[in-house]
Amino acid sequence: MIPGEYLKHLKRVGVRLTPQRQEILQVLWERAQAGGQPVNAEEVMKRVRERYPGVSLDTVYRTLATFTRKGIVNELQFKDQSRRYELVIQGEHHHHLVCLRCGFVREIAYCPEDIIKRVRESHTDFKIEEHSFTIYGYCAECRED
Amino acid sequence: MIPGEYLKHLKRVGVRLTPQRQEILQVLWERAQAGGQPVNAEEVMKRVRERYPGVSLDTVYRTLATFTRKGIVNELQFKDQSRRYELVIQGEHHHHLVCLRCGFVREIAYCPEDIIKRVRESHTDFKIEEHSFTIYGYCAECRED
DNA sequence: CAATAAGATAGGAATAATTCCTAACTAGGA
DNA sequence: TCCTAGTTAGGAATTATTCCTATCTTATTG
Repeated sequence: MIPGEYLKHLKRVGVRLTPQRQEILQVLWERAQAGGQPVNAEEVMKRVRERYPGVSLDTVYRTLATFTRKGIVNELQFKDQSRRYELVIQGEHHHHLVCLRCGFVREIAYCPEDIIKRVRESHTDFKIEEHSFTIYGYCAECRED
Repeated sequence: MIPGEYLKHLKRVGVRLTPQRQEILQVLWERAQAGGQPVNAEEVMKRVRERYPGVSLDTVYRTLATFTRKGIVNELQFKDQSRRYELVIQGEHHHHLVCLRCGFVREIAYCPEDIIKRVRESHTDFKIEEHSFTIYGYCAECRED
């Protein structure tokens, strides 16, 4: 079951709780529980359709965008051109290690906060909103050597 | 004129110097001189066609990919979905500050090398190849307040 | 300096990812 | 229960990139 905190939050920020949205949230939550591998819209749609066969890809994209704006989902953009999404775990923050061959993602606990702080101080005319830090390479299964 | 170092390098690594490639390189070079704002393939094609009207978009993409593989071009992927490219300046390394509204890019001299080092040491099974670090926000012209 | 083979090109078709459009539906407040 | 602003399905449209293939060219070799 989806933790009520997410539903409560969505309610609070004025997002209607349709069955589609709840199921998408459920899928993201299960993903997070199962290791946190980010998902793309296509995969979310497949999972959601297991229970709501009619759900359209457009709805998935719209919902993921809404969730991202409301701060409960992170939209990730790696070099492979497709967007992936992950549920935001309350107050948690991390970055990613991505395999260039198989696309597998691992989380990195570190964040270059010091640099962001320095940039904020040196570029006062720029209003920083977010940042992304990703390390690419080859995982144990994909590296050749 | 394109600095010979690039041509020499391409020659050395076995890349044929066709007129198209030289013109694409020229366009990237002029861009770097004019402030270093990264370009997408479409823009490169437009510039190249001013002198070589027949050049196809496919050639531009292929050439940019080749240059990237050979290390003289950086392929950037921001949140706006389109790839942008910039000429690599000998031994120089930087990251980016990107406006979420107008897309304007500024360079950041700092790099989270310490974190990369730590990740390299803690994830020895992962072979690190590259990394990207981007800060998003609103530039002076696009911020509201 | 000409022959030639490996590699490159143009142009258009194909693919992939995402967004738009619109008529029909529904959550949730009154 | 009613009503309306917000949401949805489904398919069309758009955008970015890659593929295909017949033709051409670079750069090596004789």
